[in-house]
Amino acid sequence: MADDAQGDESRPAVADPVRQRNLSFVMRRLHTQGPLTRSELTSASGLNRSTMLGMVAELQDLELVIEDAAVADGTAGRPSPLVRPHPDILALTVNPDVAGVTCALVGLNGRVVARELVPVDHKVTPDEVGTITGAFVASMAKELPASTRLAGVGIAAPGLVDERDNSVALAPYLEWEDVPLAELIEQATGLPATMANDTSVGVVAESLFGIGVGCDNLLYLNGSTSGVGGGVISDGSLIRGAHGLGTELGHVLLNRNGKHCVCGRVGCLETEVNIRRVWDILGRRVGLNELDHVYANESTPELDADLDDQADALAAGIASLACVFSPELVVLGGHVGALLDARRERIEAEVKRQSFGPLSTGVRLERNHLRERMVPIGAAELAFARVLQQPSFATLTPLADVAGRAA
Amino acid sequence: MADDAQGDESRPAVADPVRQRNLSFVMRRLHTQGPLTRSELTSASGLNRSTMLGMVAELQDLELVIEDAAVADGTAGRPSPLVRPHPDILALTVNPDVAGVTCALVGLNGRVVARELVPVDHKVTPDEVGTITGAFVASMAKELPASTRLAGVGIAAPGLVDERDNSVALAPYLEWEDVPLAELIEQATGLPATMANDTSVGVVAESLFGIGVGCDNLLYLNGSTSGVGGGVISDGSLIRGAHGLGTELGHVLLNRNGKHCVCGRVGCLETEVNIRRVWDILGRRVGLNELDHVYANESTPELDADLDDQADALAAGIASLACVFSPELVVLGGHVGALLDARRERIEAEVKRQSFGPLSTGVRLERNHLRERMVPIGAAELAFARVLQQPSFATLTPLADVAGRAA
DNA sequence: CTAGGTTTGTTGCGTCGCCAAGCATACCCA
DNA sequence: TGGGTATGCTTGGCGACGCAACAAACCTAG
Repeated sequence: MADDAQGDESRPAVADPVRQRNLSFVMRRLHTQGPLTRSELTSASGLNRSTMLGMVAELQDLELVIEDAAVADGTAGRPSPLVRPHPDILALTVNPDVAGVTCALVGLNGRVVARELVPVDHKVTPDEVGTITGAFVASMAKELPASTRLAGVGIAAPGLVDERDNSVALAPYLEWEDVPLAELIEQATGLPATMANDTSVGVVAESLFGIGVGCDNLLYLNGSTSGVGGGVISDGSLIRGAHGLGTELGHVLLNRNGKHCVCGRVGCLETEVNIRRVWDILGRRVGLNELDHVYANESTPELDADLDDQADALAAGIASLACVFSPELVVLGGHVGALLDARRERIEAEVKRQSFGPLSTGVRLERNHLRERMVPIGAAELAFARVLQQPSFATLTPLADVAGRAA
Repeated sequence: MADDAQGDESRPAVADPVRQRNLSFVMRRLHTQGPLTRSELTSASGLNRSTMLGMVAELQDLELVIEDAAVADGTAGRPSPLVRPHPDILALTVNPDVAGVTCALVGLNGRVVARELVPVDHKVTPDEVGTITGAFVASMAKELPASTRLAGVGIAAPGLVDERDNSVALAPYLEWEDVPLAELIEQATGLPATMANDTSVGVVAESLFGIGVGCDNLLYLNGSTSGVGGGVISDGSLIRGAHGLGTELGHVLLNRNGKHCVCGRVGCLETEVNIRRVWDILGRRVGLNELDHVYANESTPELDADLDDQADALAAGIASLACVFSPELVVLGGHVGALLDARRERIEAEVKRQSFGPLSTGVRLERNHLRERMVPIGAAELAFARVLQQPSFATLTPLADVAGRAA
């Protein structure tokens, strides 16, 4: 965009033009907070009424928002028309995982329009992901209105994602290595595709639309069959790390003299907080949906002791991570979330005991709120980024065109 | 500034006016990169030549920069005048610590004009800090030209700093608690004072002017007599944590079954990487300046074994932190820096061995470059923030005025 | 030493985006 | 039904930037 050689300091305004900035403000606000009156947008932005008039008109022309007739709300003064994100704008999201491929269509403001998990009984291949995605789009094109337009594709992958070229660097549980999945999906759909780690997009979703709303510093830990992952929102934005490789919070150290971890190291958090150990004790695999029920109703000395151990290990991990980030809020998902509900007092007490001074004494622990909508909503964020950042230059593709191409 | 109720999304341009943004770009560029020609500024900013002409003129009127006559540099074309940050603009920095109080005057572009450590043989009190600062300013006023102007005071404190009210929440080694030091210094000098943790400002300095130049993701670990501290630059900016309390990297967990730490917890990094253990083995206190010499020249089985242990512990800590941040660069200072030079191969091998996949295999380890200039330069950044962010509204106070008031 | 090429400084003008002011409109309440 | 109030809408002005044209200062080549 700019011919700026070194991309360090905040760019001058010309590379990030004033108008786009302000249109972006309006779109973001509508996206995160839902329908707002023009008057609310005006006071939130600090801009002049007349300026907001022009901006909303421009966004209407772009078919990015719709303005409803003003409705009296009981207060004095002329009512202000309600501006809402255009309901026809959707993002396609794709999330391959060990259980299969989840595709979804997500609207602005975190609205999940459709969501479908296609189970796959083997390690899914990239080509199969493309086929499943195409079929999903085709079936959706029949159900949804012809006015539906897609902003792009957001792909969430369970593994290390290289954000420079939108490829999967390494996804051990899919047995993928250096897979240019975004490119494949782009060719199949004709839409721009962006990829990120599944947990990373999840934490973004939770911070925008879930329990993390209004919280600028939060830590997320997710327990899945494949281990413990996580992500961090610091000062309102996601920690990406050096190569956009993201974070691997499941592999922080708990014990240098501990057990061997699948990652080849020793004493990682995920070796001590592990759903497989629970399965071994129970003698059966328990899905995440049943887990709350099991933790609440089944009790054997062995299970109780193990959950106590896992709770202590989790607390130790949280306390250690709190030294590094000092979050206001720690969000727990997957089996770690279930563990929180089963052992909340123990975990809270232990985190408090192991806190470093004021850093983590006040930390709140919560389960994630979005549950199965978390990853689709987060992945959609990737696709919406263009529309939200440069509304005037967003290119939206009719769903029918995408379906036609995929067929 | 703005009447914006919720301070989330990026503000609209009016709250961050275009002109200030661009003037800020120029000032920041000159600050971090030193003198530049107007033509270089033009192409770096992407702005028009005529615009840059006007901006540099405005900054000259504000006496924030000076423009030297153009000098031919051997290339074709009309030579461009050299723009440099005004040498008369200085920041006053104050850094109380166990050894005493260090005051300094620092110019833009990381130039340390004067630096003085006043030793104090007891725990220094806030009032003493004020007195020492006043005396320093008075003596400087005699030495420096009358044209010298101060941008403000930057205070670096060894402990938890509450950035909301610029007070020291807790500084165990000074035995301070809830000390409004910035307010005290403001009253003594009449200058605006800002405070932050000493290690936090240090890592900012190192990332702007030291080994971290050009690196957006770096981790800093500093070993001092009082323990191990650290800071993180992620995506180019400092991780501040929930209440601006900063990070306590010395207290990440190495071993849940390890030794007790002074912080009341167990198995922290700083219990296993500790200069006091070296002193015990040597039978004497060794200052940081001598440490390199000692590590290079003294060798007993006991010392060698202990340094090996400390190297391994440090490597484990780095590998664990790398899972959380995936830094490109890890910078080591204080006794941890000396340890790096003494055991570089061992540490690098161990970090590599304990790396999680691609996350930390490529990580570089380096000693800090700025050494004793690190904290003053970083603290000055706090004072320069106003000048760099809103150049037109910066208020600079003649040094003589400050000295007069302090007297 | 001079002419042509190149890069940058400088000036004047046009455009874009915002704000302020004033009037119009639509609500509430008495 | 009229006053109070908040917002919509329109017009005019201003600040900041880009563009284009010309001037100035350097280099190189002959």
